[in-house]
Amino acid sequence: MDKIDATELPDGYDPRAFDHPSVSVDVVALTIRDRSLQVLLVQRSEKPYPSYWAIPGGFVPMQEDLDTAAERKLREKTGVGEAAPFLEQLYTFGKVNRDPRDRVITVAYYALLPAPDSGLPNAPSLGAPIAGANASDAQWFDVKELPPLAFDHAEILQVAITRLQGKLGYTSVAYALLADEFTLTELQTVYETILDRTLDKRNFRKKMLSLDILEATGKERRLGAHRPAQLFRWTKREPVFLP
Amino acid sequence: MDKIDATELPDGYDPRAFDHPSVSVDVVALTIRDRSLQVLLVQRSEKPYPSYWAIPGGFVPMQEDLDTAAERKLREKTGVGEAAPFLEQLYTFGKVNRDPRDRVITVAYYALLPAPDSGLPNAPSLGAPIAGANASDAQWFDVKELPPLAFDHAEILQVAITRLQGKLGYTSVAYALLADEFTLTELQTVYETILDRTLDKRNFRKKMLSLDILEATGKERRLGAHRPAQLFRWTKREPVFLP
DNA sequence: AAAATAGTGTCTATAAGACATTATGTC
DNA sequence: GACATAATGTCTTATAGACACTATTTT
Repeated sequence: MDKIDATELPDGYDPRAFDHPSVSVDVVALTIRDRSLQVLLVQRSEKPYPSYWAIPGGFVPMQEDLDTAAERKLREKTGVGEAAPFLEQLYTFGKVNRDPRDRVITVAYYALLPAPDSGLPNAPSLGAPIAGANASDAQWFDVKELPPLAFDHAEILQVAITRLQGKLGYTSVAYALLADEFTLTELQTVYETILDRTLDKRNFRKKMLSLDILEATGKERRLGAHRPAQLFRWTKREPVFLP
Repeated sequence: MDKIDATELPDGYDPRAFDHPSVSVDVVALTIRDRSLQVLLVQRSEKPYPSYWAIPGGFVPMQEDLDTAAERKLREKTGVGEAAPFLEQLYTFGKVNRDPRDRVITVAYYALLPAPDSGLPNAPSLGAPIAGANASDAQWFDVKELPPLAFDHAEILQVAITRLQGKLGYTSVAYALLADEFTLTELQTVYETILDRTLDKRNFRKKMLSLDILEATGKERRLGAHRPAQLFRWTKREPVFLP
């Protein structure tokens, strides 16, 4: 690119006239499986932090929007279907030395994915994680049993979890972690797993059903030697602010 | 900077090997004056958007943390004293064409400043806004009476206001918009101005005094031909989550 | 005493939380 | 009928909101 007239630039800087930081996006992909909150990590094959696990990410190309870059990364690493996943910007991490080699500012996103196929009817198909160029492996981890993470990725993950815990309280984000149809017990499990505490079943159901965000499908799920559960769906498949 | 070995870089990119975006910080500085929420804007003297008003900002130098860059910008533009101002990251705006010349990703922050000197005792001294290199003027504007803004700055400002409105509901951020000592009426004015609606005086006081975030100083403020008001201070000068 | 702002209490409605038993299906 | 999960209601306490008058100071 040609150097351009510095006087045309805001506040007297010519962004091409001197070195400036690189920008990456990192995507914290979360899902719930087996009553645990799981995060998708990739194992690094290169320095720095070789063999460490890391949140998947990559540099932002000149001609790609931030949001688009994050969504592309997410799709590259997960077999997430064509439906629009829940993907939201989290925070931008920009300490000078967060990458030991170079100045890299990373815009972190977090994604919520429905629980991968558990053999249940209605379970969404979430493909296996996909290792990439400089990642030798990709794998889901219980956030309570993490390996050491590269860079400041432990901090990024913690911010994502805290954000999710907060949002659960005043929005219907939980929709993104469930299949289209689900039982109230499954919904309660989502809340309990993320908040890391048990909830009273009667109060939970009373509350959820009073909010006009769920509707019964009329169908039920029969699984074992016990009473079948009603299946519900969301009235809106998008996050909604709750009263 | 020397080109470095691409294999040392995450996910196979060498950030120096190709053009990449510039990064700026923009700081939405807000204060309350005369029952209006005011934002600090600078008038551009250069293209693009010459003579348009804009949120103050600048490029992030290689050797400066994001937070530090934002705080420096804030101090450059305002006469904010040595005390730590409320300054928090807001959101990162990264659409490819948000700057017509070049790819600029901006990390937006918002700052809350105590009301500038109104002649009252205890009023903090907030110096006059300071125009900078490529800004011919700097001025506080009522957010309800804005001139056309450069770039996507109207959107950035709207995100800041929405964030502030939300935070007011579940934290004690209001502390940052008042002097050390203040009356309950002043505090109520902060809430009413930001939320853009009136609140019931009795309910407001009852709520605030029940939260254990305020303490009476014992002093009072006498201003006109009417009963003087008690002065309060915050028990903690930092944002606190409310029940 | 007029003017102006500070300061106060009750009642109602709604929401949150504690708590235990019955219902319905499979095997 | 044994087993396993689904489903349900009451009471208590805390919170939010509507609502109007008295208190204190200066001029």
